This record gives sequence, structure tokens and C-alpha cells, in this order.
Amino acid sequence: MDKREQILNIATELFSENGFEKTPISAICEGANVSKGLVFHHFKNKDILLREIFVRTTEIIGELNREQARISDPRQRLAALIESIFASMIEHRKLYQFNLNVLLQPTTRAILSDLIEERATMLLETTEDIFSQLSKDNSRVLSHLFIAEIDGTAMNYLFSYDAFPLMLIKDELIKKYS
Amino acid sequence: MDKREQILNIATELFSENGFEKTPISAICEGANVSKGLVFHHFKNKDILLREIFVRTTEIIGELNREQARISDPRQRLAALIESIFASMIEHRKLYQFNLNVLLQPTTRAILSDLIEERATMLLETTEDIFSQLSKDNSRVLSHLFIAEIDGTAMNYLFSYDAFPLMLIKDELIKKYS
Amino acid sequence: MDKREQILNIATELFSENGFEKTPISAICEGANVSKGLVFHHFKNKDILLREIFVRTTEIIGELNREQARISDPRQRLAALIESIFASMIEHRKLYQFNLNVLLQPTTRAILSDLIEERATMLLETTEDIFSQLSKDNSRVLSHLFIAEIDGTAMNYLFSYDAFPLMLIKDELIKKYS
Amino acid sequence: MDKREQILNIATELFSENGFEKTPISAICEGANVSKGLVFHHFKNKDILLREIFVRTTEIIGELNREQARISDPRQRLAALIESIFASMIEHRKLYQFNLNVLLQPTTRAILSDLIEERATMLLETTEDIFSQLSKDNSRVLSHLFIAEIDGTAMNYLFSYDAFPLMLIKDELIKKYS
DNA sequence: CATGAATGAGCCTTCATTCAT
DNA sequence: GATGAATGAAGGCTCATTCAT
Repeated sequence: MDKREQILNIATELFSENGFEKTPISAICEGANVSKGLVFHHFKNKDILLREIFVRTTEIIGELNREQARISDPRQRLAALIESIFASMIEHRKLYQFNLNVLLQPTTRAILSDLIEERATMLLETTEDIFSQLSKDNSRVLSHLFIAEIDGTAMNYLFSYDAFPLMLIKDELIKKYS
Repeated sequence: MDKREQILNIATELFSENGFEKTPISAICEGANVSKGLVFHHFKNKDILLREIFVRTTEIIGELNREQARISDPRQRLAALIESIFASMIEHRKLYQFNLNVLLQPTTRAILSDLIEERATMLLETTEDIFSQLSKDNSRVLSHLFIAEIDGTAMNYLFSYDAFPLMLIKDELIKKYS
Repeated sequence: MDKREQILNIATELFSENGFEKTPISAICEGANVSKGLVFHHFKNKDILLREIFVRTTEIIGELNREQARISDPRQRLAALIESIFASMIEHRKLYQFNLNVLLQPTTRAILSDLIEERATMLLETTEDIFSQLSKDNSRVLSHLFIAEIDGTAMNYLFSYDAFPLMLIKDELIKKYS
Repeated sequence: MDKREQILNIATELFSENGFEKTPISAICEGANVSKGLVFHHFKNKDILLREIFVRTTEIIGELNREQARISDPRQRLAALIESIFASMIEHRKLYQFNLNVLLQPTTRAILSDLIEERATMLLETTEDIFSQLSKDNSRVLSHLFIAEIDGTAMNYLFSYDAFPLMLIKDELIKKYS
């Protein structure tokens, strides 16, 4: 019923499927059954729309990391984290595609630069929080590597043509980190 | 002096910096000091131009993997491979940005789909070639994981705002695999 | 506090500064702190709003001419008129800008055509009233010329970048006509 | 045949009739029988188009002032100048309308600000050149007043509904200045 | 091989106006 | 009186592509 929400949802979907640049606002209107004017009534810019969606995905990812915060043992916490990341990746496939998409494209990066940096810092800190319990000296590097592994896996899984052995990779990662 | 080459070079640069969609042919013309007519004389359309550039980058990456082929010891070979990948990543920064860019964007993926699949297969095979010498059973999964790690590292390095500890990550990877 | 008045005031100001066409109703709403609906509740459409403002400025100008009506000597009356016109021009700078603006623009002229003609007639008659006391035969032409001089001076003063010697011009005019 | 010229001509005409803001580029295209793309191929901006037309009108006006330069007697020269200004005003009616229009509108003023200032300086200097031969001390003020008279007359003539006694005004002015 | 005029489709955005509440 | 969601038409501009020369 809430048309604003409707627009947001359809936009998310279309941005994921076709990319930001290749999604005309007219397509969003068709999908959400609203007029072009209404989109601009609620969002003012296509850029603002993008930013709002990006913030939403950041929240989902942030949630993920917070969930495991109560587990005290770092190895168990890492395992749980990996588990839930992979589950989320499957559940919100499109959202993660949207994310990678938007993160690696010059134009969208520029639009989101502050939000991207903010999220990156948040992610690195949360991760380092865990790794500092495991090793004293190079928790920073290990955190970076862990994040890179997750990102690389996501990228290969989300955009692979043939079957990517996601579950086997997950098991391998869990084995390695716990 | 070869204008065709000139066009290709400028296009590569601009595609890397601004993305394929956001690089008008007119910009390529300005950069290469040629007329719009000439670009279409040589390339027929923008997609063809993209494909040719993508093939070039595939060749550079392929070269990389072939270089270490003569090293017989798998661990040494892996170490050398990692070493040269990271060196190449630094040397051809823009090219790698272009790559990730183009790989994760729906439109460009569609244009390059056959070439992408081809390269992915090539990469997986070459990598599995090495890992099968190390472990019999799950060389496929390990190969996928290795590629994901490289991809993830590239992504985090190439697009990170603040300093990414590339060299430390490289050392960590070499230590792990050899 | 009267919101209708508020709208009228802000609209006058914005029309003067940005022109009628380039003043969206939304800007008036922001300035007057009212909703879009209210503007249309009071004015029905943008043209009506313009007309009402134009009538107000006509009243101010009419007032000006009536003030000096009691002076019997035509030369003294002219001098007093010039004096008060220039004073008013300085006091209501924006309003006079709005006037010229609206008078010389095809679209707004069309909207106001009847009001413009009405005012022009009124102005010419009042002026001729004075000049007919000075010369019998060509009071009509002299009136036109007088009005043109005032208009031209206003135009050059109101829209000049560097300092326009308004006071010196005024003195020159008074000297000439009395 | 030259479509660029065609565009310029039609644009001048339409800008004069409807004003800059109220002349969509599509209207120019229809009038000039060209595609919308071509207009932007030649002019890049609607603003640039306006500027180019404004420069052309400045040239016509400048020409006018230069013509009488060889007349040595200042009174004769003034008379000739007035004569040719009024003739030009009749011949290029639309161009002069365009001029006033564009000069008094905030938006177009902003677009043309540098060109307007340039022209104003040129006009004042040329005029002062003549008046300094007539009176030593206040040639500057007299020049301003002269220009104001011309402007005011143009304004009243070009935009008056009922017949404006242009020729009688002209005679009056010539009588006054020579 | 080389140029640049010309086209046309499509996109983002603005804005007056309506209407249910 | 007062609000703001919703509409739809129109406008400026971009850009890949074609074609005559």
C-alpha cells in the first residue's frame, strides 16, 4: 500500500538486475505502478534513491555482524558468522549482487563514497574485534584477508555461470577458521 | 601513431576510470584525437570495442599463468604465481579495475558472457592443474577458494579508500600456500 | 500572520528576483511556510497570483501620481512628481524590477494584457493632464517622451551593474522640466 | 542551406516572440526543420545559443554607432545617430524586442552577464565620445540620460498596444539635441 | 582511411495542478 | 482553512549510430 516502500523495493530489484545506470526511472514506475512524478516527490534524485537503498543493505549486513556478538569464544563466533553470512547471501542474493555492482562501478561509487567508507570502517572494526582475540600482532591483516575471502567468494558465487560449490567453500572456510 | 591502437588505449583508460556506460564515444574521440567516424570505421559498435579490450586483458592474465608453468614444484609455483599476480595488479591497476568493473555489471556481463565464461574455465583449469598436485580429492574446491581469495584481495585493494596492506596480505598468502 | 498575505509577499519577492517563469510554486511555499494546497486554495492558479501582484504594484504607482494632484503649478507639480518617483524607485526597488520584468516578457504580458493596457492609459492621461497645462499642441507627444524618459531611467538604474548616477539624472530631469 | 544558420535565425525569431524560457528547443527544431540532436551538435547548450544570438545583436547595434563616426560636428552626428537608431528599430523590430526581453529577465541576464556589461561599457563610451564635444563637465550624466531616453522610447514603442507616435518622438529628440 | 553533419530514441528532472483527508 | 500525496505533460540534454563526402 505504501507507495514509497513500493518504489524502494522495485528499485532495489531492478538495480540488482540491470544495474543503476541501466535502470531508467520509468522502469521503476512501471514496476511499482506509480507515476514518474511520485518518484521525484519522494526522492528528489535518482542518486538519493540509490543512497537510501544502499543504507538499507548496510543495515542488513550490520545486523549480521551484531547477531554473533554475544558468543564469547572467538572461534565459535567466527564459525557462526561465516554460517550466517552464507545464509544471508543465499537469502538476499539480489541485494548482494546489487552491492558488489554498486561498489565496483565508478559512478555509483562516487555517489555513495561517504557511505561506502563508513561501512568499510564498520566492517573492518567488527572483524578486527574478533581476530584480536585470536592473535595479538597481525589481527589487522588477518581481518583484511578474511573480508577479502568473503568478498571474493560472494563475487564468484553470485556471478558465476556454472555451479559454484558454495557449501563446500563454506565448510572449508569454517574448518580453516575454527 | 596507429590510430586504431590509439583508440583502444584511450578507451581502455576511460572505461577503467568512468565505466563502460559512462564513457561516451565522443570522449574516446577527444582523447585519441580522432573523429567519431573513424571509431565506427574500425569497430562497428561500442560493444565490439569492449570485447576487444576484454580479450586483451584476458591475454595479460593468461600470460601470467603461463609464465610459471615450467616450475615443477607446485608450492614454489604457487608462490611465484602469487608473486607475479600482485606485481601485475600494481603495474596494471587500471586494467584490473576495468576487469572487476566489467565483470560485475549486468550490461557488460551480457555483452561479454561468452568471453567471461571462456576465461573463467581457463583460469579454473590452470589453477586446478597446480592444486591437483597438492591434494587429490578436493583440488576443485581449493582452486575455487584460491581464485576467490585473489579476486577478493584485488577488489579490496583496487577500490579501497585508505591504504590496503597489499604486501602484508601477499606475504600471508604465500606463507599459507607454500 | 495572514497566510494569504504571506504568500503574496513572498511571491512578489521571488518573482522580482527570479522572474515569474523561474519561480516554482514550491519555492513560494517554502518561503511562506505553507503547503502547496493552500496556495491553490487561495489563488486557483499561478496566473491569478501574478495578476493580483501586478494590480498591487499598479496601486502603488497610481498613488504616486495622485499625491501631487493638489499642486496647481504644472512645473512645480512635475518637479514634485519626479522627486517622488525616484524616491519610490529606490524604496521599492524589487517591485520596479518585477514590473519591468513582467512588462517586457511575452508570456507575462499575455497574462496581464488587460491590466497593462489599463495602467498605460491611466498613466498617459495623468501625465497629459500636467503637460496640457504647459503646451497646447503637442502635450501628447511630450507626455509619451516624459514617460519614456522615466522608464528608460528606471531600466538603466535598476539593472545596471556599475553605479548609475541616479541622483544626477534626477536633478537633470528636474532642471529640464521646471 | 546552412542548417546552423537556419537554427540561429529561427531561434532569434522565436526567442523574440515567446521569450527564451518559453521557447522549447523542439519548437526551434520544427521551425528550422532539423532534429533536436543537431541543435545540440552545433550549440551544446541552449545558453550558448542565446549568447551567440546576443552577440549578433550587439554587432548590429555596434555597427550603428560606428556608421556616424566620420561626422565631425557633434550635433549633426547626434542627429544622424538618432535617425539611424530609429530606422534600425523599425527594421529589426523583433531583434530589439528580444534585446529588451533578455536584458530585463533575471535568468537571461545571468547567462549573458559578461556580454551585457561589455556592451553597456561600449555604448556608454561611444556616446560619451560625442557628448564630451558638446559639454565639458557633465558629459557622463548626459550620456546616461541620452541612452535612457533611447531605451525608454524603444521600450514604449516596441511593446505598446496602441499606436506609439514614434516619428514625432524622434523629431522631438532631434530637435532637442541639435 | 578519415571527417563531421545529422538523426532519433531515451533519460532525468521540473512543475502546475488535482484531490482525498 | 490546510496538508501533502499523486499525476502527467513537457523540457533540456546525452549518446550510439549512420552516411555523404
